[in-house]
Amino acid sequence: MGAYLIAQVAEAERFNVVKGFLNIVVSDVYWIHFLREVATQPGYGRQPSNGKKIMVEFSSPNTNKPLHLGHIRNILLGWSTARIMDAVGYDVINVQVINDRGIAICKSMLAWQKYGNGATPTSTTIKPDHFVGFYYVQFEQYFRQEYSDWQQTEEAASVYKNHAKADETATDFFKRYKDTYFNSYSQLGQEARNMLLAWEAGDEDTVALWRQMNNWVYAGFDTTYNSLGVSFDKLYYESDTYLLGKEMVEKGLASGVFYNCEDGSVEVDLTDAKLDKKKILRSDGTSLYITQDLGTAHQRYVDYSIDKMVYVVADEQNYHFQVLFEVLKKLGEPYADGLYHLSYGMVDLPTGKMKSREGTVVDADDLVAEVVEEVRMNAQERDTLTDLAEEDRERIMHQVGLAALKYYIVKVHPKKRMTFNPQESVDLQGQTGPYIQNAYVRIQSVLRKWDGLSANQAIDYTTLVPEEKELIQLLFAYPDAILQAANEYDPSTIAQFAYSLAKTYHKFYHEHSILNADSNAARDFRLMLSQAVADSLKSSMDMLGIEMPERM
RNA sequence: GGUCCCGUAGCUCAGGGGAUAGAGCAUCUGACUUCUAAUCAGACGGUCGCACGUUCGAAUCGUGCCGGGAUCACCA
Repeated sequence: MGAYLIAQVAEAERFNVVKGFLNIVVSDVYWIHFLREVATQPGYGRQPSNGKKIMVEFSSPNTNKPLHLGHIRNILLGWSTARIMDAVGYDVINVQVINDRGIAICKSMLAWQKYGNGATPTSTTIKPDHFVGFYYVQFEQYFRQEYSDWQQTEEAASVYKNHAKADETATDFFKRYKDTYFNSYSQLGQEARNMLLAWEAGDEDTVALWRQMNNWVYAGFDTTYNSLGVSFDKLYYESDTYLLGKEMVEKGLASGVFYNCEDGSVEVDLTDAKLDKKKILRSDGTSLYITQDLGTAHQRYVDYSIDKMVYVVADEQNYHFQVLFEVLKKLGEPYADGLYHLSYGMVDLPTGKMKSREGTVVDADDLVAEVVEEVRMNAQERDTLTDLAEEDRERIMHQVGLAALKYYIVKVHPKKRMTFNPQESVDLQGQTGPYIQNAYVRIQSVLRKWDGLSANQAIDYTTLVPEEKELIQLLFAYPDAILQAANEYDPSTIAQFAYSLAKTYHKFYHEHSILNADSNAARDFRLMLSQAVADSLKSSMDMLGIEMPERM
């Protein structure tokens, strides 16, 4: 076979047989030709439009507190999945669901009303989403105080006596009993629930307060999204969608997919799909989480006639999405086969789980500030940016800092639970975002220094050094890497690719001179190669939502 | 208990039927009068959780265990 291929195929140069493997060596001429094609092709690696629409839902925060590290993983996965889908030809619509209603925001509202004394983000110069989050924490603190006071009362003593398990300590019991206390005895709980009822009844003052608090939060979110470089095409508000889904229930009942229970609730039987029975509507006729999601899915199809939809949601909701997708399939929704739950693992800290109640949550804005600060300190030890204007320097430090943070998170396979080590996240060396940026910056620096004629003699270059060949082979593999990332909904594939390309370039750069190459042919060829590598580095990092500075 | 995800070097992670299992960090050694050293080269580091099976061939596929996590509401 080897001999035949060498004789018949021009690109096959020679072969060898090792341990039962037939290796065909492809000629340098083939790779050089290939590079020339790549170099002259704008948007190399991307696929042409496939005429299909895909919606990507990500972030989807609650409006009672600022974004945190968990949201950052979600946002980065969502954004880069959207960019990847765009690269393989989809028309992409980015959306988020704003969970702007419910008991949580009422807690913030109530605390602000009771303890705020009319303070505003402006009067306190606190970032508005943090301002609202502060009152959420305030609520929890006052509630905890109220609860611990209550535990000293005779009422509490009798509750403990009647409801505690055998040999359960008072401490353990009251820890477990907290939610019941909130709903049954708590004064603050009562007030918060009254507020929710008033909101649902459309009470003017309550709605006005609600709108005020939410607008503060949105202003804060905008700042954070902006600094992360992400944006959305459409926002769905839960306050608009939480009553949706009734039509879907009607449809399901009419088609026999759903059935009524004796108490008036509606159910679906998914045991044939290895799932369980699931309530779709309460006995009082009101909606559930799943009802809402059914309605929202349908609404999105009405809005955009999408072919596919990706939900970027943490893996704790795997079961919910299995159920949701199965129900949509049974209902015969036209997009039902294009649904995907991009399920990702939780982010842990080296000290353990993040828990908002215990105050171990890493705030998104703090994180961005810290990583940029790390870059600033690092930059002070160099003098590469000193000749730049303040504004440009700041922009670059922000780009480098965010590259470190984003790459650190997105390089990990989504399904894996990950440990976020704050020290490692600000690393600027090794397998990091800045390392990849640095390869790009080196290329830009060379290209800037090259003031020769554009007409090049690269065509006379005929024999590749190993690093050149390796770079071209990586470029060759790039389109497949993108397709794989899209098929598997896995941005980490792109992150790994970009690192390989940067690493190989750094090695090439170190071993071989470009502008002082042995011949004009080699010089021009390497300039062309460098440009092609820079283009692919930039476009792959763009798919991860990471910007490339021209200098650093 | 049922279902799903994860387990690879001290740590963080790639690789998901094919050759001698790879990176980074950490530790140690070298390389800047030379296109930016946020770089490069080298050393050290492995029972791919365990067992059985499928296969010419298993980190990779199957089954069963072990360990970690999630989930099984008329909450969201």
